[in-house]
Amino acid sequence: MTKSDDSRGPEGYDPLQFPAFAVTVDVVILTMADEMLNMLLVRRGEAPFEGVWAIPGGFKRPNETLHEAARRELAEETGVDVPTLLTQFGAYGDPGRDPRMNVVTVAYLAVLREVGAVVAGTDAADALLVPVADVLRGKVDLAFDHLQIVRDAVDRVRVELEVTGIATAFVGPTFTLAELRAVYEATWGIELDAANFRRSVVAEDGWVIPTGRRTQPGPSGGRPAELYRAGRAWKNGGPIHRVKATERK
Amino acid sequence: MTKSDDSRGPEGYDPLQFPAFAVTVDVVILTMADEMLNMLLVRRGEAPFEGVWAIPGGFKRPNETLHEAARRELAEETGVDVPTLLTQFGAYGDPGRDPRMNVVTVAYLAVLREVGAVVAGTDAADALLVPVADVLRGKVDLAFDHLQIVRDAVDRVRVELEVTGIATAFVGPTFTLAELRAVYEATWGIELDAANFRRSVVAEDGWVIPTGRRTQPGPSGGRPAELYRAGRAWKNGGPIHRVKATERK
DNA sequence: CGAGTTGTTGTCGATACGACCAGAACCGTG
DNA sequence: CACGGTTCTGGTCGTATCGACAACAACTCG
Repeated sequence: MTKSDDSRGPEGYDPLQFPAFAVTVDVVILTMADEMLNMLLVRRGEAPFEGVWAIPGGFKRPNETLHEAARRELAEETGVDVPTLLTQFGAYGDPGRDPRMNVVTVAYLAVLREVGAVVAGTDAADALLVPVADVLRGKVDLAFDHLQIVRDAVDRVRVELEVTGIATAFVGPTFTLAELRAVYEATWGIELDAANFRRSVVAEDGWVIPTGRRTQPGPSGGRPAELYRAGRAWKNGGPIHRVKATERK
Repeated sequence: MTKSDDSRGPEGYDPLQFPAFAVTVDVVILTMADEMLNMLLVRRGEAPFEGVWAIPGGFKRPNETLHEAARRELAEETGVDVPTLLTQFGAYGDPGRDPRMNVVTVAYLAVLREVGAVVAGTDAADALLVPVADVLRGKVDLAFDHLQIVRDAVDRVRVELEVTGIATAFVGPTFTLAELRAVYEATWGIELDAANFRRSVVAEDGWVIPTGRRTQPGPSGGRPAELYRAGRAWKNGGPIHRVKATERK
């Protein structure tokens, strides 16, 4: 708001005769699958862009907050009502981004542990779990300016991964360090030394908490890994920091 | 937008009968003054919150982008039309945040080199350059939810300072390393060793470029400092990184 | 010309971190 | 049961970084 008196806008502008906008909330839903960063898309059922893939979203209602609207849209789309993470990361309001009317959308980033069941429950033709890399590479056409929104979301999650405790949001309530490491590797597109990763993570007191239990090894054998659960979120940045481009030999 | 067909909202909802919102753009204008982080406030000239200090802002127009709206508001308020930095950092849409109507505001962060002249040009009663710390401490009452917006802006600038090349946006086109260091010290509320700071900054090739010229020392004497100008913005984060809480002895 | 002030260079020690190797714990199969 | 394959965990080592601090340089003012 904040209409200061010397910025009244067009001549004779009456603050109560404001230009009307539709406000929507779009949610980029990320999850790990096949060791890759994946995202959820839905097929639009109506014009414009009917039949085109898009990010889930919808109109904000007057009596709910933006965050509540995002949570509602997420729940309607996936059935998940307590996401492990839901962060606002941008607003988009270019004129003409929606051919019908003036729409400003507020974009949220959601991180889920599991969406497989969700997608299975929906009509397969209307929901799609696709690697983020494919979307960025343009293998899937998206409605509106959603490609830009996805790009911004990925940028955001990469930073968030370094600055906050977002990594544990991707894995289950109990997890191995290899799973956690895979989150970093997939998101940043790098490889991390398993031994060094372990040291960095367990060194930070309370970042991960050993449960004492261990996994049963996979079909290919190997030493069973210890199971951890997430500790309290980290204070000044996560324990793992990105490195420029140390190509392993 | 992105109205997916299974998230239609209220019963019998017609997508074209969307709930109408006013969309505004608010700009948190930051600058350095007296070795402190300062911000610009304006006094509201009309209800609600008439006479209360607030962040500059105003309605978005249908045919401009959000960024253009922010730039326009900034120019109307300060006369500066090419800010050294203007970044969107949040959207606020809680119901009731504006008692009159449903308003969603998109908040921008602007960094300027100089606002002294700007404030002097305005009616002193209507514009105020105040230390950010005072605002956060509650010494100035702000309209709407602007205190929260300011808090978020400060959080953002602190992160931005570490991740991007934002520091040079605070100083003039040519500056001494002491001035640049003061930006970090004021924003993070810490002290940095001048010698180490210099090394870190000049080590990064192209981060600052020596002009060969030097300042004339202040009234208290001292060796004159070299003058630098900003190089290209940095790729993977600025050269200076925050440290937990190393209280100097 | 000294005292005071500020900017620049030098050095040193601690720490963090990446690379790499060795061992431990499990699998399958012969 | 031995053995190779696989995965996880712990150890070592060298380097790069960075903070602390001392020394020196360049200037003003009295």
